[in-house]
Amino acid sequence: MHLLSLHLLVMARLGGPRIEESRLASWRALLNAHARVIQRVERDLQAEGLPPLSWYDVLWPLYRAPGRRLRISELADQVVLSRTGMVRLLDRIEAAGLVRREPVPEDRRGTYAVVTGDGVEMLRKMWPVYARGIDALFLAPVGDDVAVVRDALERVAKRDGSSED
Amino acid sequence: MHLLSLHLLVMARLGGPRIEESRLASWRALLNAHARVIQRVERDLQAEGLPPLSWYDVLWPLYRAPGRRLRISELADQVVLSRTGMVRLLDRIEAAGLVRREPVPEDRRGTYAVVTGDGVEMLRKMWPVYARGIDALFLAPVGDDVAVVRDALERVAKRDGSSED
DNA sequence: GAAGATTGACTTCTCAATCTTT
DNA sequence: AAAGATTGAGAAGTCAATCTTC
Repeated sequence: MHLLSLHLLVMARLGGPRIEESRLASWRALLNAHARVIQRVERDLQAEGLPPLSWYDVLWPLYRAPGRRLRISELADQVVLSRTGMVRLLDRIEAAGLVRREPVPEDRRGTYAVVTGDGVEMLRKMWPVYARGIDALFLAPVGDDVAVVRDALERVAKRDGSSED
Repeated sequence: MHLLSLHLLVMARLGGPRIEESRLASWRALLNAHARVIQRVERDLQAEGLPPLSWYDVLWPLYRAPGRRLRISELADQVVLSRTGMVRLLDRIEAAGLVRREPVPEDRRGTYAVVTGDGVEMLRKMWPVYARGIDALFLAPVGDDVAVVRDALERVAKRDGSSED
């Protein structure tokens, strides 16, 4: 599954900081919803002999980028993965012929990852599976609340967090 | 990080099934929100010399269960982890003295995982860190939409999914 | 034979150390 | 010295095979 990621869960008070039960339930729901959809999509991809979502997560930003290329560090920042992890992930995707590495002319320390034609082809095969999952497993049950959910979760995602601690 | 888990991401149309951009954005927001909060909480736990969230995910259900114990399979079902993965996770938690294994009297194939006193103590140390993260990183930005978000995501989490495919 | 738990082999991610270029 | 990429060693997860009990 996904690192995913990776856990459902339950949680507690135990005398520490109190969080009202119904508010805690919303966090639990997010964990469960995430786990369920990801797990299911991964299974569907595997069932069709396609690569895991992590490959999609790499190929798609490359496809969108100018010149169909991004530097390895840029890529690692977009996907939630350490620089080291990205190097290894690219090793595998490159071995499959979906990406190739090219030197960066202006900075000889850097390396571009570039999607190949086969990589774009793979995106075309993976997207329908992914889209079906998003639609049936997530968007359908959310229904008319989609706008509220989007706005709320975008506030969470964009939270700086530097004010805390 | 967490198991996955684990990825942010972006996504595409590429000529396949169309998903309206603003609806797709809600899925993207969920991925980003999940990744951000989990990543941050894991970092906070590590900074305080505490174990990862996966340990919490094991200790808490055990604490709540009658007799402070659950069978290994039951545990694996609650947490998103294969049975094998749970065996290995328990090996580590048991080595740290937070859990012990006991045979199941009625079924000699089975094994209980039981939280120890040290395990409960660890829960007490971990919860404040976790709670702070949930509150500041998730509940605060969600604000008054918490009820709508909870209901929507619970529908996603509870989705059977057997109708699809 | 099937279920529960475990082990072995393999995959994937992370941290620390290394090499090259700035 | 710092930044970008890579490599080695170790941590943690999965699948397939095994062992015991039902």
